[in-house]
Amino acid sequence: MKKHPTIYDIAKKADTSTATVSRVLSNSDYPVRSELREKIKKVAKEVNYIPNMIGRQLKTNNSMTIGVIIPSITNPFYSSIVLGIEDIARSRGYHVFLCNSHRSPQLEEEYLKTLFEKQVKGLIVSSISPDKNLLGALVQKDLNIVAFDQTIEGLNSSQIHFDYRKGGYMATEYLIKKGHRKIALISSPLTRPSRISVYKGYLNALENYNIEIDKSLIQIASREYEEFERSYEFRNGIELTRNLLKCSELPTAVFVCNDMTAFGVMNELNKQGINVPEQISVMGFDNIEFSEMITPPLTTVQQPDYEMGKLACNLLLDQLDGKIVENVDIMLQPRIVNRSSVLDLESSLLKN
Amino acid sequence: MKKHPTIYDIAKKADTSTATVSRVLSNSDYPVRSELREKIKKVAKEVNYIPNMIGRQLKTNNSMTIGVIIPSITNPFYSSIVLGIEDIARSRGYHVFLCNSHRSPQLEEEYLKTLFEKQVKGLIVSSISPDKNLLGALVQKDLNIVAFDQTIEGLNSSQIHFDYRKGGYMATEYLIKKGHRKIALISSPLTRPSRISVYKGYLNALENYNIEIDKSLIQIASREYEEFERSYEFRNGIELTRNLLKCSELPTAVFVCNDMTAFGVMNELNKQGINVPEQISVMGFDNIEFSEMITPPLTTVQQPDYEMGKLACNLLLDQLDGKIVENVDIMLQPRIVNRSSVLDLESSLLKN
DNA sequence: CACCTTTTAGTAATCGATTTCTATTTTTAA
DNA sequence: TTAAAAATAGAAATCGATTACTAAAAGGTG
Repeated sequence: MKKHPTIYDIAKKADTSTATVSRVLSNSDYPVRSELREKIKKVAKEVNYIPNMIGRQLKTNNSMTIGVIIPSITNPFYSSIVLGIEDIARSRGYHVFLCNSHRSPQLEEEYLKTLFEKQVKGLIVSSISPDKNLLGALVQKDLNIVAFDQTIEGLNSSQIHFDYRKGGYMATEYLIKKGHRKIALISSPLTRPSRISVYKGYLNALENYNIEIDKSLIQIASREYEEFERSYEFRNGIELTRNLLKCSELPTAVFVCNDMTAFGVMNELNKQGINVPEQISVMGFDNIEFSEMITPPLTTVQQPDYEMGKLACNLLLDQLDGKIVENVDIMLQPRIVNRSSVLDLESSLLKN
Repeated sequence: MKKHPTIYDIAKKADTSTATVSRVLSNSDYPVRSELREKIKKVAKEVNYIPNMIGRQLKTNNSMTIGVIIPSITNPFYSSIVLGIEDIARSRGYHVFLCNSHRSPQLEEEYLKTLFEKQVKGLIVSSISPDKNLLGALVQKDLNIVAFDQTIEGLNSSQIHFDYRKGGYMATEYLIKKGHRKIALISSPLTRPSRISVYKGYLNALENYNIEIDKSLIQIASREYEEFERSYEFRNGIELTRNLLKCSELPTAVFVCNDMTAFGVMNELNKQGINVPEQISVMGFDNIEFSEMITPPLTTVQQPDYEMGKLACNLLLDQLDGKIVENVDIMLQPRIVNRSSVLDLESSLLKN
């Protein structure tokens, strides 16, 4: 275990005090004779000095560090968000502790606790825990929190919402306007507010256009996500599609609650020899990076993941820097991304 | 700015000293009367004490933190690795600083410096910088480093290699054994040792099976990756496929240097009405999570990303914990993942 | 020139823990 | 019964920085 030079070593070598060394090396505007200033810098460079931020942190009580808690970094939606967060954090001098909760409330709580111990100044969280007490307690303790992805009722923090209901509505309306009437829904379990909202949007749109709701066309996963399970959404899509195809009358379109699941749907349809979009149209939700890469490229609802990450981080750091005092609630709007997985029944009818 | 209770507050309340409080609360095996021990614990719970790790770190010089530097977390190969790293780190009590270098040597250097300032105990790095001096200097300064993905010549650290040459060889050989003779290669620029190795593997296999090398079938990107650019590989695949298709005679198979690029290749082939694998077979490299999700599912070479992350982290922490003293070099072996994007010319010939 | 202000730099306290000493008290062994 | 060993706990030093305070020197003003 080697010992690194400290400001004490530099002070000794430059024949001055630690106070002055600190002033010079931490770019304080406290006046120091330029001659001495240069001498200290020279010595610092000579001994290859690298400041120990732990020492500084203890005194200044500013770790310049934030924590990010997400379900899993391998989900491209979250990895884009994390990239956005990290890009902003770096540009503003902050570092990021990354935490994958694997959708486990226990893990999430453990992380919350250790992040707090490590003196993070702020938190960006996609919370899964039904128990908001811990998160609330942290807010009490003067920890700035920005919640995203999942709305947390009654939490005194800034939140970034996405209009999931509207997204679900727009997606369904889009299919309706393309002439579809038999529109199936494939969804992950309705265990989260966001998913329930998407589902509601689907129902609202059907109602609004006077289309009868056919329960046999609605496939919602019952199997819960297992911690540490990978490719859950994809397999879900496959499974639910199989179920759906068992119903006698095929739908002309399927609205899938997220793109990863939509990949599973398309995979299974393809396996069963059903063409997308000729026989069944597929509409996704999220617009992850891969959605444009598959064949056919997926028509979907855009959730601005990378931008959301940047927004969340800027918001948090603005609060930390005191630029914003009040909590902020931001509602992001969905946008349809038009690609090739949805067939326009109207125009294809005209051709015939 | 609220002030949190410290061991000093607890000592006062429990009518004892900070030394004893510290002994009790940090689970030291220093003997403390069980009566007093309980009293301290009770008081700590009462005031809702949460230890300040910065204070501990300063004294013990152990941050229980490691840094991870990768090009970009949105690349599924790296996100899987990071997940593996983080899962192990957490289970062993460590936290992870995540850093996206965006393949910028400047950013990488900046991160290296700030991570060191933040007193990380170890580093897991996929280095991009051609200048190994800084990394080397950090090794000098008693920082444990595990390098992966990119071999770093002459760096005194543990390294996790992947046998890229063999992977390239196996992929090409696989295509040859399926009866292919006109095998194209599509690759990102040969600016990294790993890519050069894959390329060599391709050439070696052709030579070994006495197949003449046709330069018109070899498409290597000239355009460099731009920092912060997204979906680079995908677009590269599209572009290079267009170039390839300009050569008069179509190949029967394409070997693509990574799966993301292969997605671009398949996308462009599809757009041009060329069926995969009936008209052209596509072989990938990496086996990212999405490779099984596209149509047709991609036959590819497995790089064990998640396992690699776990391995790298366990290796690093074993070194930090003193379980391993010597540097370790691990060479991971490629494995062919057989899916549906490659046609067996032999057996399909038999059918005709 | 005397007084006040500004500049400059060092001393020492401080942040919140851990840990080395030192000093009791209790237990064990002879 | 007494000396040595073990158990117990507090005082104070320490980790590496920052910063409040103090103080000397330099500069300005009437």
